[in-house]
Amino acid sequence: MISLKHLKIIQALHENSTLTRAANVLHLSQSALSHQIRYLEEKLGITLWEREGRNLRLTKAGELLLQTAQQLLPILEQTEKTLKAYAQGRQGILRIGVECYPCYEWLTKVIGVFLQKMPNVEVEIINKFQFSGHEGLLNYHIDILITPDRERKADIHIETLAQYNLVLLVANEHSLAHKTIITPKDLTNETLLTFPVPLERLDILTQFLNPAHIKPKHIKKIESIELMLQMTMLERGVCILPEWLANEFIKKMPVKKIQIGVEGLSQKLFAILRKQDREINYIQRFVKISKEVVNVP
Amino acid sequence: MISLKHLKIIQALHENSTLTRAANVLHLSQSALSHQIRYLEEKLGITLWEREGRNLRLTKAGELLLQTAQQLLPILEQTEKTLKAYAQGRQGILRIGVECYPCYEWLTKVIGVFLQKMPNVEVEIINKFQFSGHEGLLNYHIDILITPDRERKADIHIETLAQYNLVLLVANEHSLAHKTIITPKDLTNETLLTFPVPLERLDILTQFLNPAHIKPKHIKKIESIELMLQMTMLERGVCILPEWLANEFIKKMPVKKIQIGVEGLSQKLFAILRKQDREINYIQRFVKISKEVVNVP
DNA sequence: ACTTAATCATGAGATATATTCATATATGAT
DNA sequence: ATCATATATGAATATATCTCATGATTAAGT
Repeated sequence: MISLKHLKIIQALHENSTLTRAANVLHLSQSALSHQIRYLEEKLGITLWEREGRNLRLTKAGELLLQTAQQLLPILEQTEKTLKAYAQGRQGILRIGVECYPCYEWLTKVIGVFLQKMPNVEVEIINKFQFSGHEGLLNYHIDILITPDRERKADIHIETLAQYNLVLLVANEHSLAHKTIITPKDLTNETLLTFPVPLERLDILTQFLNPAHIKPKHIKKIESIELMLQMTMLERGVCILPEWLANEFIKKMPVKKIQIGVEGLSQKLFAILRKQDREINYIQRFVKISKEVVNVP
Repeated sequence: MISLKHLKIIQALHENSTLTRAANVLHLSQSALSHQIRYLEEKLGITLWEREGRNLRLTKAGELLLQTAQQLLPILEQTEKTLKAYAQGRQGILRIGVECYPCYEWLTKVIGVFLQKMPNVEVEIINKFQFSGHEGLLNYHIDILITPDRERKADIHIETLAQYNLVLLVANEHSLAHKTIITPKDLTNETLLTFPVPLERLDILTQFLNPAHIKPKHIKKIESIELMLQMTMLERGVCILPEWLANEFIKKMPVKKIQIGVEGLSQKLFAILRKQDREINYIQRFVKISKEVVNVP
């Protein structure tokens, strides 16, 4: 009766608003979708969409079906991907979600070694989430989440992957450049360049500046790390990076790293996974390899 | 590519061992199934079954698909049932799992009032579980579990429905009949009639006899509550029942209830549900009505 | 009010997919 | 070797699904 095709249609219709657009996305004719939803409504004996002018709006029953679709389709998709990976002689497919910019940089450093050591596992990296990374994990959109946020929730398993210091990067000519350690006060008149994430997720604020009740003059959000470094170099601001990442830029650009506070500002990266996946061979190996490879000073 | 039909086939095949029998269950010809699994294997480019003589055995890939089927099909089935209920003008369908004999008796007492007060909700009662009731809940085989076991797990919500004393029932002529309170020692030479559940789930043992390091002479498992009462009456043993249930039998049979221990032996019944279902109107009403109706002394 | 562009709906015919029937092939037990 | 019981397969049939062409409805612009 209800088939996966119907679930896909209801989902596509929800995401694309109109039958016509949904049909395009699904590579079908508008007519086909129209027939299908009519068939489904007829079979179920219930209206799933209210016709509102030239729009369709889901009824309560339709919402239920949509919810089911959103629950089932990602699971099936993962299974299909894994089977496809099997078919190619691989062990499976590992979808890694990254939830922060350093995570992404870190992953690019690890991934080479990883792919080499595990040629039998296909890897997919996902950094856009419909909701949160944690939701994505539980809804089977990803299998592993790399994040600095240690979420203690049920049915998930947490592994610590790395711990390192965050450092301040400034241009060599910058007035702070002679310092070896900065205090919160030093940043009062600085423009802080950050990645575009909510402020409460910036450790430099929550762990360092906020406790001292100090705000930087400006906080400027920048998408790309290269651009951020350019602006730092040109003294348009200062930025905070993991030390291992900072070390690379110091080599090739006129910038200097400075320790943050007397104790340093440390950050951890965690790998979060579904508890039931702990036993999966390639997931265990991913965690193991990750810990070994990332030997960040 | 993979369709629900395939998932149903793989599941039926697993449950019925042979293609032929699975085909019967699905009301299809053996040929149809054979074609379908061939098609699926061809499309996926991977063997799902090993042909072992005249049996089929799932490969690792097949196991994965089976697992997916077992995860998805119950969810879809529940959605279909709910939609069907909607179609009949009902609010939904509520599948109640009962995990103990008193639970079942209790439910039969409540269900009348419940159906009357909620004519718009269809009810289904399930007392056989593939695994545990808790699993059944998380796998969408049931929506509410009635149980005396308070399981504190993630993503489930617990409501206390009732609290009452367990009492000992003996024949009027029984040597213990004159007592108002029994001690563990009193049961040393008795045959204890119980429902067929694992011993560790019997409160009379775990809460009363075990702590005193006393065992009854025999423990005899009996399926039906009527038979249990018959045997009690004929002095073939004694049994433990909820007081509210015992009260009914006392009225019509020559049996007597006796308090267990100085403090009495109390038991609670809980309703367990998935957290995300808490808001559903008819589930809230079920819990509310249950608490009101069951006014067990 | 008329026009236009965009939407969904529908019927008929074409295509694709699934099922059955009849039969072949393979296996294990006796 | 024979028989009972499996699965596999090819061809014919039945069913389901899609597209095409077109109609009907609606919202917005003139």
